[in-house]
Amino acid sequence: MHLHERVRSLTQGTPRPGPVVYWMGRDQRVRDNAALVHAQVRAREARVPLVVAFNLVPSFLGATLRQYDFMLTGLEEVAADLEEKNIRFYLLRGDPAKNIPAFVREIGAGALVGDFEPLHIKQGWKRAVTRTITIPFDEVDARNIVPCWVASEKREFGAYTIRNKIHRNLDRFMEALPSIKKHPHRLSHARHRIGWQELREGLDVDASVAPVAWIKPGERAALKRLRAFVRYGLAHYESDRNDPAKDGQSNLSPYLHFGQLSSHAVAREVIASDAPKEAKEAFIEELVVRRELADNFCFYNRHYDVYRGLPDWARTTLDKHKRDARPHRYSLQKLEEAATHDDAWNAAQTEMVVRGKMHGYMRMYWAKKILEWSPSPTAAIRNAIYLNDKYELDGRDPNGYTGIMWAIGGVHDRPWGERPIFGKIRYMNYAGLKRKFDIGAYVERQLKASSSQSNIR
DNA sequence: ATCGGCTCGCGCAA
DNA sequence: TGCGCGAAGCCGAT
Repeated sequence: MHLHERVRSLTQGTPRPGPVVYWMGRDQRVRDNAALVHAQVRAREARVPLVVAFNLVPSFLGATLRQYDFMLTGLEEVAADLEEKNIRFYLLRGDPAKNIPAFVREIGAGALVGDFEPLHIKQGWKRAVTRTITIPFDEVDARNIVPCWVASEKREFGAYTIRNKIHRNLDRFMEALPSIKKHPHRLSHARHRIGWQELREGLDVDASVAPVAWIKPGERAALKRLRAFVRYGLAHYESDRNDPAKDGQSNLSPYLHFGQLSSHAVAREVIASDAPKEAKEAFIEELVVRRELADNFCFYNRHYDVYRGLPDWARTTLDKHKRDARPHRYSLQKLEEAATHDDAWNAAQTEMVVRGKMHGYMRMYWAKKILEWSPSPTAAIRNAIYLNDKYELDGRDPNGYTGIMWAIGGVHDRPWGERPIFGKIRYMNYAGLKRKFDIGAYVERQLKASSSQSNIR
């Protein structure tokens, strides 16, 4: 068991006798949650109650009702499951930098545990909390199979530089986590009632981006989809995943993003399945190497979502081409309306707006075209992130930032033949889509989906 | 259909 | 120090 390697101390503090508080962040689940396990271990050792607190912020990096609804429905399930384990769940609202220290004081907490998140806004919250509290505060990497700081101590250049570092640690960290046990010590405070429905209805967020009906939020729904994918989809994953005209992807990313599903659970099911070895390897590569590389990029590069964060060679070449003529130029509004001359691009944009999830291959094409049609790479990155974060269920994720930075800025990629606008950034064009896929079928499907209301709840 | 070139930085072997 | 190689690319030559 290597739980201690997943934990790093944000502040040693002075332990007190009170309950252990797990401040739940991006790992919104009860099963396979190393942060929750660590918190319970601490609480059992100290013979004190265990409490989970989630801090809901009134707005978060442009999140819309679609994403808030998905998250809150999942949290409602978490709260009920924790209750059965004798673990109290609190929902706080407002600024976590104020709320968490106040909450810790109010219930007389003895120690604080958080889950690891590389996004700067969340690291900022944790820094502020660390400065205010006096009790110990541990951070646990509950998302990555190989903890981010164990896999590598620096920003990796590409997948090939991190792959070995992950694989040589993989078996060790694949060991199953203990399950959460019924907690022996009960909190004496009065029960905290949460009006989930009122909460959802009272949110002051952009409600024009509606929840979607094709995917059900929550830990149980996530496990169900995982098992269906492993049974029916995994065998064809390698051959079908990159074809936008096929339904070859796992569709697990919304669950993984909100931590309703753990990489551990997914990897375990995939490894145990009898799918062909190649399919399993291809999937594990995506699930583990690529996702954990994205966390590495964001954790070790504070400019993970802006032009400055691109590699030197990429900025040099993009700078050289920044005054190149742009034969097609679209405003953010035209992009958002899917009103370009390119029907495949419009279909991808529509898929994202209607469904909350664009096909993975099209995400690359989509972002590269935004570079081609924008006044500058800076604007391209900004607008791609804006759209991604507004509509995708898995917006605001290290994967999303890294993917956009890969497509527009050559992150984790290599230089390719020089051409206008792109410079040496890898280029993609419509002819490639036509050559490789039945792109007409993809366009057709998105048109149909957008004209029906079946995807809107 | 398939192959090599495009071109930079990193890891690793030597 | 040199060599091999890299997320999905394109393009032209065969």
